[in-house]
Amino acid sequence: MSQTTEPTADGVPPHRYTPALAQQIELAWQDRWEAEGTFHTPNPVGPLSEGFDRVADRPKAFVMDMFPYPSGAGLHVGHPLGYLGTDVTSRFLRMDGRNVLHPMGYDAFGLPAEQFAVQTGQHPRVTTEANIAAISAQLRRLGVDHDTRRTFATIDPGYYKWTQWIFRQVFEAWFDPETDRARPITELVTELDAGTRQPAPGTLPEGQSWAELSPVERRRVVDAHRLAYRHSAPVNWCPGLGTVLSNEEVTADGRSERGNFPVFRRPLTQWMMRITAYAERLIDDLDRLDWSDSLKQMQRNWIGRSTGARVRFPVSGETVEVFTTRPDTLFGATYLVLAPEHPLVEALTADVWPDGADPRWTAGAATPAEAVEAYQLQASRRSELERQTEGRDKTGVWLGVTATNPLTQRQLPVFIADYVLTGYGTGAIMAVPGEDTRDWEFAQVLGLPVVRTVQPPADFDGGAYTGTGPMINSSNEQLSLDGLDKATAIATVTEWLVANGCGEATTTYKLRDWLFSRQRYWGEPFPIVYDADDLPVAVPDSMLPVLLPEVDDYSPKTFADDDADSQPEPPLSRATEWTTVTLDLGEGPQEYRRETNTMPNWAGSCWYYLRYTDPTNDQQFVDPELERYWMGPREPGDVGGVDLYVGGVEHAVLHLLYARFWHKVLFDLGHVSSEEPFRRLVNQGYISAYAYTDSRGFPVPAADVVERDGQFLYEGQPVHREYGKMGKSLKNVVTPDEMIAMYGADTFRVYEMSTGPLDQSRPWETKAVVGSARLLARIWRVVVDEETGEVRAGDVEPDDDTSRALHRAIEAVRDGMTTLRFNIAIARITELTNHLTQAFPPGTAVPRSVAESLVLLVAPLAPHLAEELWSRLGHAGSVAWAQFPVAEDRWLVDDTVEVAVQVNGKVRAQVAVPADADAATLEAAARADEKVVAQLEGKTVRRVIAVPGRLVNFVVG
RNA sequence: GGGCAAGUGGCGGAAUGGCAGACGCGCACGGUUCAGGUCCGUGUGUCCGAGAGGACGUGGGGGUUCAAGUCCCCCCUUGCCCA
Repeated sequence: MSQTTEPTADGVPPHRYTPALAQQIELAWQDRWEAEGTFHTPNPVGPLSEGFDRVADRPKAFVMDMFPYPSGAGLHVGHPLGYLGTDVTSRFLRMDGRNVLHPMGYDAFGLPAEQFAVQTGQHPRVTTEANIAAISAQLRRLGVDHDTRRTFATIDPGYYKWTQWIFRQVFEAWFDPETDRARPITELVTELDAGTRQPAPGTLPEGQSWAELSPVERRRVVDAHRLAYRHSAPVNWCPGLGTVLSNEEVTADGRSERGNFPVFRRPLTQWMMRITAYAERLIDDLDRLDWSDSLKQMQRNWIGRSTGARVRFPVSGETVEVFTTRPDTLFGATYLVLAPEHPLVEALTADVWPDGADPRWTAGAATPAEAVEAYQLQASRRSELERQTEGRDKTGVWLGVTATNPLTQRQLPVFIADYVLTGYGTGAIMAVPGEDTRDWEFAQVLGLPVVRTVQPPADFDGGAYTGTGPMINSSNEQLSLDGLDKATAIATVTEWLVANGCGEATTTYKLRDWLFSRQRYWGEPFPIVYDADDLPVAVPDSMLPVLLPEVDDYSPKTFADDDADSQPEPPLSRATEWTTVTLDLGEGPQEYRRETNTMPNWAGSCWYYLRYTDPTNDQQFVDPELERYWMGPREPGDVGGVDLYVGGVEHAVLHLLYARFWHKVLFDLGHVSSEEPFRRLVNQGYISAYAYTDSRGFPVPAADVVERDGQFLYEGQPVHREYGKMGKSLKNVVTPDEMIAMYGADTFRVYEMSTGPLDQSRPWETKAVVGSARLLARIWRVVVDEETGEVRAGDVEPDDDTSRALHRAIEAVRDGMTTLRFNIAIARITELTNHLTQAFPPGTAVPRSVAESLVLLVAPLAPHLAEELWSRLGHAGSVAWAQFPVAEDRWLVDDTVEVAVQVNGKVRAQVAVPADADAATLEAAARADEKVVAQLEGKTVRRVIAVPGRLVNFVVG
């Protein structure tokens, strides 16, 4: 924006694109963008609709990142990779004629700020807001095109008011299995009152009907139907953190994801969300999304659908229902196993051991009841994870009774064993030791019979055979599965079970309901109070937000890591002036007790994308018209959603599953028109870095390591090179600030985008950044004379070679931009630049049309440089709103092409032919080439393949 | 153990089944420069050959095809997810 005219002390031309000039240009344009509101995205209606006329005829594009947690450490060069990917995309789409929404916000509730607050006494809001300010300054300096009017943090009361409102919607809804969707809870009450619907199984008190219940009992029944409900069940209690955790927050070895403290299963009353009701839709709708296959697979695995059958076994007057994924092996079932906690255990247990009871089955107890009691106690001390661990010695005791196999009439002894879990399937299994490893191990320990029903290969000498093969030993008078394959056998036996009333096909899921309450301070308070009956009541919308109260002590009560019997005590429970409140909820002023748990960290990120579309609305969580405009389906059957969502793969199951669940609830209740939140999702790669350790194994500062003759040296001493995540502990952090100071933001942007496709991880290499700086300096030199500062663009027509180079570059750059392979876009821009540097040496005029196109091509990648050159080329408006070049077809094809001539697949010659030459012409031209003649001499040509525009291949014998 | 993804020069990486290694880094040589940790140019897969040229070459093995980095099967290695 300003011309440097200082003389040069060091031989550098006065108007060269140096880092100092880049800095100056970048800061000036960032100020101008802000002053002019260049990146303000107009909404069709409402307070942000100013300027919509300008974009009314454009298709919309909603592009966003997973918003960051504002950590105090700031950003290193790995963080902006995704942010720059969406920035280049949004700038490209704006230039290509879209109305682009590219916002950014902060996911600001969470543990680190709270833990810092506990240590320092500083309110978490203070540190969090300081961190937000620091990160936004870093983002601004990168030159990203966020509409900052739409920026918010999840801790803003104006935002979490609506997080609470959505919780209320979930609380005030139930899932109707008949229509497979959520409905308002009031409709359930109406149907129950009218007798047109029965309460869900297990929700009524034993032996009573809805009509007989008292009002309080009825409320308990209704509460048990809600999508957000309180439930006493074994949950993950983490004494070290003083809070409960969701399954998703517990690692495979039974510790907390944050802090790595031991986690115990304990029955506690907690808020749950009924995500399991949506398991089927969450799996099925993956097929309608533009996500990577691996990511979809992770979600499928997490939800864990397995299809199989429920089979009913009569046992001494009762019926035990088992779930199996292998009903085809029913002929091989030789015993049953119930989870030790199975509700029928007590009723089934025999009074005395039958005569001749196997001592291995009785655990030496005098009676079955004694054995069962001892075993149940032992099992309760084991974690669920421990119980599932393979290879552990199998244990169990007999109940003293037998069940009848409906196919064979064989009597099957019934056991309890801790390898069967209550939470999965029906909590009972039919054991098929011939085809199941765990059943085999159990059968070996207890001396139980094995019947093989799948033919193993001849050389199979193992125990359980879990592979495929034809069915054997599987027939009775009515039914034979022998010889069938697995799928046919499953279908056949399931049909028989249904016909004989012994079972039916069914589907189960591994997914559990979402544990939604935490005993923490720094989270959204629940919009819930408890009345005199100790039942939950939602705080009405008019009283939202329920503000987080000020407290003296932010810490939950924590306990010794291994104190499994400790009780949760949330920090808010100590804010006694806040916890008790008098409200008039329609029955006159009454005293209520507030919920003192807070929502989990994931709540705020479940719907933030919706708020970007209407960030200032204080009447609704989002204006339906704005949701339809930015998120709505494009055609009937389309799921809608954000057009491009970029973020780390670490959120593959947690955030992405929770957000999809909330979105579907909001869809069912009619609050949004889109069925899914994120239409297209891309996981950006990671940037890792080399780290160096000295002879003692300690990391040394990576920046000070030098390479000499393939050896790495630090202060003259050889060091060992390792490769890992960028971080303080490895002393290998590089920050964007350092890179910007060294080269400017544009160079940093181009370098990050040039090292590979967006979804690929790559190592950071500071010394390679200079390549991007050189490219931008060459582009500058094409437009600006380094010596005089004059613009080199002149009114000359480009020659044909230049036109072809330009239009090929345009075509390839567009392709790279739309497929997020910015590296190939940059490679083609480099080729074009190199061509122009050669074709138009300093002192000659560069065709204006070509120079301008080059600037437009690079504008999404290096926006400040492009703005400066665009303005020097005489344009008043921002290049961000200029039209992105469109390739002309006539320049994409050559008049003549070089075609490879192969003999038996090996390239032997090149011939030039007209681009539109047909196969015959190609062959004739190839045969006329002297090298080809020499190759074919004395040989029989058996076949000729000529592909127009590609090659000719002679197959000779 | 199961599932998914990926293995291409010294490095990051290109390549609708059709001339492997685009583009960049690094390196070598040359030029500019008082100087170079500047800039510009040329070269750079491996082996043989002075050269022209030739042979080999995309983790390993097999297959499909006129033609395979690309498609299929088996194996090895690495990464991620789930156990």
